[in-house]
Amino acid sequence: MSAVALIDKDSRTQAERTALSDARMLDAAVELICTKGTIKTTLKEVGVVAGYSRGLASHRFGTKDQLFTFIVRSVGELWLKELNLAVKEKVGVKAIGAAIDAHQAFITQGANNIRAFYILWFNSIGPDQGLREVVANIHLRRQKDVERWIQKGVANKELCATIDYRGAAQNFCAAIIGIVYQWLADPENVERIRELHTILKAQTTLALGKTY
Amino acid sequence: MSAVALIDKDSRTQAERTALSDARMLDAAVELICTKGTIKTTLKEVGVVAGYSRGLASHRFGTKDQLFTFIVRSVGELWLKELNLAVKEKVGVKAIGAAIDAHQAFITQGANNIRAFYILWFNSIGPDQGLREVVANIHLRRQKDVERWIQKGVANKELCATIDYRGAAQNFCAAIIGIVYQWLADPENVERIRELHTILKAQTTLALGKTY
DNA sequence: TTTAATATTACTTGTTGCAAGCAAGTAATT
DNA sequence: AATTACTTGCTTGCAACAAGTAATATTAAA
Repeated sequence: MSAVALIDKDSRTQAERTALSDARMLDAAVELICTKGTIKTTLKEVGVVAGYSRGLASHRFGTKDQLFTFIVRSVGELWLKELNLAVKEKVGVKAIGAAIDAHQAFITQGANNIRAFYILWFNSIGPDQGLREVVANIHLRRQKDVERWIQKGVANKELCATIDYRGAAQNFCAAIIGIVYQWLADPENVERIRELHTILKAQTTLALGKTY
Repeated sequence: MSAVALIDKDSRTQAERTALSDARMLDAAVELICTKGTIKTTLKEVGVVAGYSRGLASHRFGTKDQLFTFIVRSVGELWLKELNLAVKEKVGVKAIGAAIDAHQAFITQGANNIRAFYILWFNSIGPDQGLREVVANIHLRRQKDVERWIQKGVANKELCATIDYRGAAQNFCAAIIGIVYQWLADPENVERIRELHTILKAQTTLALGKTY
């Protein structure tokens, strides 16, 4: 689970040193965000909890915002990859179905980094952070992915050509965000989350005019 | 628009004094949240921008979190009232349709306090704030409202009795949050927001098994 | 090849500035 | 005179940056 999985040894290359401290600080930050929230998470504590000095997180990432950006980037990339793996060559309704299943599995598995990822996601809303830009970007990539799946379904003659694929994708991504919100607001209720995913699948299937 | 709409006079009751400073600070806070974001909004500046000393906001609200709670409470109550006004005696699908229309109008009218309200809403996610509790409460009240509308529609024989009203309400509220997210992420695209509301209306109508 | 000197990169410690939060004060209303 | 509204002074703690120390890399002579 943890990104820190290097065997002990008494000398490392510089690259290994930074990779290790990066990973340790990422772990520490995720932990702190999940337990104390973004506001009470301090760069100082991230460094110390990771086993370094109070100043390292500050030195490495510059600002809190940039640390958060680093986390969202890391977890975000991971997630987009896993998603593509789940969807593979599927298109149209099947692609979306697979994506929904993957998303459900992803969030209900309860890993801290995913929780931290989405906490940061929601916290990024607002005019200040540079984080906002990164999240907006991931959000957009998601939408484009969904658009592509639908378009390919159309090319495949599987879906009707008159579909508003952009609108459908936007609606789908909005729905996902809504579900994630419900999950963060009440993480215990796994059954509800599963249901919301199921409903979304049914609705999307219906909207695309094909039973799955 | 602004909550500050009192005529000048050179003496006020204590109640008026606090009401005025509260209103002015609320305005200032909303302004600051919309322009600088929650992180860079300082209690100090809220007081100063409102025309008072650097310490007043701190003194009145105690902490930043409590100031934010105050804002969410104020705007939240306002919104729930407006919603009930829009829905009135309607039940079932008509109630939900009216609520969606009201929500669309509410957010697309572009008032700063609504924007700040939802920025705070999303920022409340995470383990730290006391704000979280307040938002969760409003979210729940929304859901209960929707549940009631559906239940009354059932009592009315307008809707089928087998409906999972709780699931439907949860799904509806999740969808609203998703739409709000899209709006905050890209506020310019009013047309998209309108569309998302329209789609949601169609989907909910469909899910409740009745054409509007 | 070893190894010693130098350069580069990783990390730590010292310092400044600023806001939160609280206490003790002053000014306004009752 | 007493209460309530607001201000000013002060402490603490973090962010952010600068200047330091410690680790790894590079090189060059033996």
